Amino acid sequence: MAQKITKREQDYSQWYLDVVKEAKLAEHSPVRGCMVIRPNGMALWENMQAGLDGMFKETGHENAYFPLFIPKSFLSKEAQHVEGFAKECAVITHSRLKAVDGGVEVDPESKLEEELIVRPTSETIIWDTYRNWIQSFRDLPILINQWANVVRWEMRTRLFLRTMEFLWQEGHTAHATKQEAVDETLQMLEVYRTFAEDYMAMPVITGVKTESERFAGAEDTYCIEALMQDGKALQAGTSHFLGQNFAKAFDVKFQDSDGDHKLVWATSWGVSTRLIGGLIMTHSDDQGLVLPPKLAPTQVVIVPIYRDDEQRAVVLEYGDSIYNELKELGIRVKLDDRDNYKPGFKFAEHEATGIPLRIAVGPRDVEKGNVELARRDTKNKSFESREGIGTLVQELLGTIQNDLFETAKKRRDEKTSEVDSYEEFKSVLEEKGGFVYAHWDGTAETEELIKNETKATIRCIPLTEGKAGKCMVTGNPSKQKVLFAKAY
RNA sequence: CGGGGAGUGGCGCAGCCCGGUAGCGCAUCCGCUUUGGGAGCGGAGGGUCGCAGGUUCAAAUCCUGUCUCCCCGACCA
Repeated sequence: MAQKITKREQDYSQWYLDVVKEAKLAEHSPVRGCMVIRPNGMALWENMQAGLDGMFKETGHENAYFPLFIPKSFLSKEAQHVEGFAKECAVITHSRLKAVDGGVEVDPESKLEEELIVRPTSETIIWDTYRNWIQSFRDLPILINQWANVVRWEMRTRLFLRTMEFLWQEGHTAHATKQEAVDETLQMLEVYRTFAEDYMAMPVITGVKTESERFAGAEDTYCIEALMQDGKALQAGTSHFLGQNFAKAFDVKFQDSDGDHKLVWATSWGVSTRLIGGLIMTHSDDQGLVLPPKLAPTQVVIVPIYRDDEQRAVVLEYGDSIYNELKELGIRVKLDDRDNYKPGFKFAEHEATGIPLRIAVGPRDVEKGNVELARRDTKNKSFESREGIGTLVQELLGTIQNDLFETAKKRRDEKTSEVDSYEEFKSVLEEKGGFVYAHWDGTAETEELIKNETKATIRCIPLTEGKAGKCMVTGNPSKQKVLFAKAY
């Protein structure tokens, strides 16, 4: 049997690329650092979008769309923000080409008076717009989300995890009070946690970023951090309390019920196609992609097995009846009736693409009134009665969803350590990797030192209360242990 | 952006050192036999050798430039 996917233990990076390729999720494009998202990958993203979008709507948000281009001057209005993004912006300087013997070149006559920036994020153009929308406290809050593409000029890219152009959603809200904005920030963090755990079956730690890891322009950046199978952390989503920074920069004020003019409080929050990278590295194995049923574009595939046309007809009819029964129940099911591939090939292919459940039916099953059920996650096979298969499949999809989460959580917990000394910290990182909780004195200097010496960064200061102690490096007081890891 | 590796039919590779006009496996198409874990045999189609210059009677092969991808670092979601 041809093994097309590199083993994880052999080369984790190559394994990741092989899974993306064999699952037909995405491929490299002719443009450096940009990917082509293939139908399988897009269908997965669409399911993720649907789940998140529903949760945004439930929490009172509406979708809108703002331009891809941002006038250069907008970006320079918030000092921290500019500094954070200046180095990775694509700049549009000209508006047209002209034909020259067989080719084209930039028409120097078309130079723009003010350059346009391809959005790396949309705070600036959105806040410039909000200024016009907000006069009174009655206009608040504004709770808007947009689904969009953004561009960040990255030097080193990896499919889904870091690409120059990526798809994401960015929520931008405006509030009358600080408390309301803080509540919103935390509410959306909780939405992300729920989505990661309930839909993606990916356990996450919620926390606050340190100053050095904070979003440019934010007062506080909250995040969800997941741990991948290779022991490296992945920042999977962020929710920012922006204070009044953008309100000040874009002069967004409202008249409150007390008659005073006040600056608006802001939040922004986002998750991107990077989540797909996280999903892959959380569940997948050496056979390929493993998907949680809630997000899998196809949840069940039926593979017919037969020898001749006569058997084919019988088996297909049988398979078709199962297909209809599952479809009636709202299960995303496919009947793989392709005649040019053998069952073994189909099995391997459906495993590589991560379909959670496979039903194989052959003449023997038709005769006995059976089906063969195979789970993608455990590779467990069993024979089940055709009777009541719909309910069984429905239950099993739920079981798989739960088991994936439990397995991932167990793996995460096994790779999570707690240390008291810097020596211990270094040896744990070296030998085991993963998440490491340790005391830190709260200074950027110590954080920097640890990063330089061990390559581990503070992923977050967990929201759960911890005990006070002494910094493992300096011995200075520490309020609680913080979460360290090497990160993607 | 620094270091290393690589670009040759759709995919994976050989050929390059030592220039002589491109080959293998898989995939594709046709036919027959097959079908409970990546089928077999026979036949067929498909390549400006990443791109641009240069050297030469002659370049996949030698020289220069350039683009892209992969791995490792620095930076970041």
